[in-house]
Amino acid sequence: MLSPLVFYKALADDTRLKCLLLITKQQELCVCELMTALEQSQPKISRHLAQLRTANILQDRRSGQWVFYSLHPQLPAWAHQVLQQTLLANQSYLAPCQQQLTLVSNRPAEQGCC
Amino acid sequence: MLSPLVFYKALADDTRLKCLLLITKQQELCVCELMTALEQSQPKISRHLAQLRTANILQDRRSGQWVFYSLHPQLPAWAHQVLQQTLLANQSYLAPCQQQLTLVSNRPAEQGCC
DNA sequence: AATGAATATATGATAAATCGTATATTCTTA
DNA sequence: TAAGAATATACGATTTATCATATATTCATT
Repeated sequence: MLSPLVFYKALADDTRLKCLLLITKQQELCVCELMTALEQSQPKISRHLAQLRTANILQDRRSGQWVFYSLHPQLPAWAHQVLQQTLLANQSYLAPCQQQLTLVSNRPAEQGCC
Repeated sequence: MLSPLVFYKALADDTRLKCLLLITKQQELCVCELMTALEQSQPKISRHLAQLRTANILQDRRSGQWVFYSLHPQLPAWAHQVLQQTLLANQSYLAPCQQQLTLVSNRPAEQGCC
């Protein structure tokens, strides 16, 4: 069970919020895609994703050398709606990341993205 | 204009989140009501309310010795919906505060609550 | 004008979160 | 099995957030 406080603490960081919103929009993203989208170092992205995984907000799926992250299937409906609404109402916040994402990688990238 | 990051940082604290949800539910509350509802010290409540006011999430209205806080009229619709949904889906998180609120003060308290 | 009640702010101390760097792990390919 | 690519974690340092306490402000009442 996800407490609202834990959930909002997870959203209260620029890196985590952008990762979450990007994943909400794209369904699934791997670590290297998030690195290029946010223009952040690998350990930084990975550390924040680990936090979100530990909180059961994200799930991960390994496919070869890559690890893909998506919203956890048991994420409460209210939390999912919060993410959706935040995404729709704050396009400009995410726009630069979206742009970076389309520029560098050829998504969707089931086999080989980076 | 309220950025999602600033908004979620504001929600990422137990005291502020409870104050915000209580105010969302009750429309308007004064400082002393929030003190008794959360069982927290006056400076602590006041400090957190000041943060929310500075971020334009809450507005304040003085009435005699009391200061009443309510959601800021220019709070974006998406933020308002986030609060509403969080409130509805997390009743048990707020229940103890609600209980304290009904116990001690005789609300609604336009003239004299504490 | 003096007192008390409600609220706000300032200050230094403490706790929590984040970061960069270095290193470990896991998988693929040769 | 050696090497490289993608990802994860450990560690110390730094920044940021929170807190308790003390004090200031504002208003009502006498």
